[in-house]
Amino acid sequence: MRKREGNKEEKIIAAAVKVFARNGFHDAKISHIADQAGVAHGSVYLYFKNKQAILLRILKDLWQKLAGQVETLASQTELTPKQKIESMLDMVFDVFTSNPALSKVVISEQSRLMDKDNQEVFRDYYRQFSDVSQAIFSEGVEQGVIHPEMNPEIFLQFFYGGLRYLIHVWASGQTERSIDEMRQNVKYMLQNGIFK
Amino acid sequence: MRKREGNKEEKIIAAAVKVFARNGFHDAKISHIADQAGVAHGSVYLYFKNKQAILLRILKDLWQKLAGQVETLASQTELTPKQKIESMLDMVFDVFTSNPALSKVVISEQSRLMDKDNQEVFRDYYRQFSDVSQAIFSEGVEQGVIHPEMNPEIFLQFFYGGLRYLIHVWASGQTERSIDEMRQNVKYMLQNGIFK
Amino acid sequence: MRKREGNKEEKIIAAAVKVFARNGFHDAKISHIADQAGVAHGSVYLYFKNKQAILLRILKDLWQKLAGQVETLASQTELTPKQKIESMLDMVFDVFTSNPALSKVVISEQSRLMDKDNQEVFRDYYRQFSDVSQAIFSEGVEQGVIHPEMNPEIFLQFFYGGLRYLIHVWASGQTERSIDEMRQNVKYMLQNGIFK
Amino acid sequence: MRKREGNKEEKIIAAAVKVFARNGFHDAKISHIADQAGVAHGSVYLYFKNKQAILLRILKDLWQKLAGQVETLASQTELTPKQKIESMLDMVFDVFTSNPALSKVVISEQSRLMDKDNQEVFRDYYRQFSDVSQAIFSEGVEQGVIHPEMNPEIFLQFFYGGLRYLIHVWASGQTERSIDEMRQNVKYMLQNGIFK
DNA sequence: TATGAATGAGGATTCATTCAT
DNA sequence: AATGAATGAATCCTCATTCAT
Repeated sequence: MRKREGNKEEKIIAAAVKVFARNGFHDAKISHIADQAGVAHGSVYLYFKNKQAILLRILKDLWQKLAGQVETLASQTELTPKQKIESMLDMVFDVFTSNPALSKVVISEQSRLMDKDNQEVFRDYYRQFSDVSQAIFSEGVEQGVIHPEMNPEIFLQFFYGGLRYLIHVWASGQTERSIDEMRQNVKYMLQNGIFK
Repeated sequence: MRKREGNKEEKIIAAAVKVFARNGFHDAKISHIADQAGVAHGSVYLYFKNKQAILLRILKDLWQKLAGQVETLASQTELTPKQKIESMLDMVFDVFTSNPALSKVVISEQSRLMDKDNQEVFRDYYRQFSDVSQAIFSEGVEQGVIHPEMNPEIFLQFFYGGLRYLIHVWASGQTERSIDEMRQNVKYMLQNGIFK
Repeated sequence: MRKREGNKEEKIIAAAVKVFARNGFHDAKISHIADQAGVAHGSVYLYFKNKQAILLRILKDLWQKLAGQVETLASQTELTPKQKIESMLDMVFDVFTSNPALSKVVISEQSRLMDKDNQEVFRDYYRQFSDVSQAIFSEGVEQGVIHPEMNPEIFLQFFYGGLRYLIHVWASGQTERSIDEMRQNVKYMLQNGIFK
Repeated sequence: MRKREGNKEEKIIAAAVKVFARNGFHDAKISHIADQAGVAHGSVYLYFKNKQAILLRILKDLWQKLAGQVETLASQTELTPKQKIESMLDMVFDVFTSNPALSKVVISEQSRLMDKDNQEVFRDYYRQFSDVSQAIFSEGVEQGVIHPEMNPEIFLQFFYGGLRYLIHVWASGQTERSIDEMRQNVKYMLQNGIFK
């Protein structure tokens, strides 16, 4: 038999991230993804049931990774809540900025999928990520280092939505600001608010 | 594509917002929009060049309105920068929460369009909205009421991204939090940061 | 609006009979059917859900017609059972020989459909045709003009299978025999058997 | 496409009969046939040129066998024509009822192939079977034991078509009648016709 | 001989858009 | 202005067949 040549699956995923980022899910053609991955388009279907399965897999991999990282972070007893939150911010920045195309896919495609189908696996990981993040925040409230007026759920969604958008703007080349400036500004704001 | 007294045109726009919000742009069928609007599907093309033109129009109307409102706000010399910023927040909240379907369309569809085509009119209004918002912020920095460490562009994108996401989560029924809680929390955070 | 031009539905059905007869259902391309019918291939889907629906419709029309005819025949009280059976034979001959392509479709495609899907409407008409035919036969047995050793169900299936095949051979041009010879021979055999 | 000791080849043929009978030729997947046969799907192509070659081979084997049997029968000088015809009937019944799946394949797939391609080997055997059968019949006519009004070709096609269909109905489980009842009824009809 | 990964031709179907009325 | 019948471009996906091992 023919040997499995390297990691076609990974190649297809990487290609799909690029093509989804460039054209959006619906305008991404399987044939483009296959070309980009250097495989025949029929081969895509050896690894994925259909086009949507590729997108779902991309999101699953992402949130599984982030859920794992935030879980690890949460269990670091030597860190203060504040340190944890700042690390969380760094973590999200790092993951998305290390793969700008991926961040574009997430912001452009995830919200529709969240609405549509409650069954998808990536939601579980996304949920896990959210829950653990909130737990970190709640810990901070309990220990009296975070203003108790802030609701953890609201804060995290705001925070996550803001980050996502910032990174998306950066990944799309719509700004002159650097990632580091963004990172510093967000941290500063968390510390001080914006008003003197 | 002829114009008329505008009644049908408005119906089509309103119908499209609903259908785009429910199914996403690509899965929205012209026939569904026409049904929802109570017109023949051929009639849609009397008012709009094609399907994308409807979406573009929806976004243009939105940003034109918001740009106008923020412009008015900016010129209110009797308000302090802080009051202006809080009013801006209220303004965005009010517009989106008064039409949840519209907010879902914006978050799900706008980012792809921003990438694709620099020619579209809605971008100009969006840009105007951004510029004026930043000007308000800069004014605050100049008058010494906002920490000068904060970059206006970054702040506004973060702020706007966070708001958008918060409202989208609310519009999709993914949270128990109320809009008012969200509004209070965001204002509180702008004032104090999150850390004591 | 554009007026419905004539009877596209009938044109498509007639075209499909030809193409199914020539190539078989699976090798029949929708585009060929559409060409043959003189319509755009997309138009086929205005009238039929999918390719199989066309085949099902063809069979339904056929058996509905035959069921109606045999029903009428059965109720003709002035005819003897023998006359009815001979008329039934003529009826089947006439229907199939008036549309040879149709008879090829029936023999080539119906058996697979009978296996596959019990829900299809054409089966009901086929069943009705069978039941009424058997009733005519049973009447003959009761009145003592048909040998009681013959089981109505078996006879009719044999008889119908034989006819079908004869007509198919004729429709495919595989024989020199004429339809009339066939008709005479079958009638003769029903009367006398084959052995002296 | 190499040959070997024939074990796998037979397995593939047997598997194909089952799968063709269950799904029909076009819906039968090579991979299902290979699974059913317990070989890798690539191996099928060591024994057969392509999917159609398997079907052709099945039909060839069948008609070769039946042609051989009817040839043997024809040469039995100690039998009367009537005995020969009844034996022929038994022969056909026995072959098909010993392999119901095969009989389904024949009735569902053969007619299309007969139309399509005159080159195929199975046709030669089928033709031989028909010719010899007709010869037996003609012998009966010559010897004055069969009504001379009956045309041998027509009779045999009718007869064969009727048998085929009867067996198919039985093989598909569409009747309560037993094979033996069918056999008796057909013999009775050949002897007496149906009318008193 | 045997395997099963890889290929890519091929076609059913959808639906935005057009256009005759 | 309005309608909806008609069109046909466009693409996902299947699966028979090939071929490297």
